[in-house]
Amino acid sequence: MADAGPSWTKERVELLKRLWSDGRSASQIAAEIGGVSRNAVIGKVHRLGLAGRVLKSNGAAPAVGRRPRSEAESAPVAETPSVLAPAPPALALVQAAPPCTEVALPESARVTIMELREFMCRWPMGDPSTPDFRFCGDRAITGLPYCTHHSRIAYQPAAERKRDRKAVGFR
DNA sequence: CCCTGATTCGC
DNA sequence: GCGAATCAGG
Repeated sequence: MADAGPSWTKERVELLKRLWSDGRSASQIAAEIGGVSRNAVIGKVHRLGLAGRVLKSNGAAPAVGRRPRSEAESAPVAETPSVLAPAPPALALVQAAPPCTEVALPESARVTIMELREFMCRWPMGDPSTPDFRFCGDRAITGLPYCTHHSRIAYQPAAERKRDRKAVGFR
């Protein structure tokens, strides 16, 4: 009479309810309960009618998560290219790059778009149309797309920007 | 890339 | 009822 597996027993469901209402994420709950995946937790939460809890500031989607499984529902809607465009005020100037040596990049950090992470500086370096185009990749300020150095350049006051425009080098 | 929850559907 | 696969968004 071996148990067929730790299904959703009373205890597990109660623990699930407690952790979920406590604000724990599905993956955390799954790891804590053990034996279940995060999808299992979410699925159970929905079946229990606990979904749509009050969230504060997590990365959860509000209520738009449905996906058309049948082709009858899927419409030939043009997909958004989901382009990540830093488009800093300096991007236009990058194309009109000054005659500085292109290899004058700081060896501190240069990353490709795939290597870019959320905490990395998105300051463009080099020609975007060139394969050797990189981003700064240095430690970005939390909540900002740039590191401290490039944040100063990007968020200069208009007056100051005008004054130091030619002094700005794109390294 | 990481992460989050939402939904569908075969089992 | 269950949950992997998938989808949608941050």
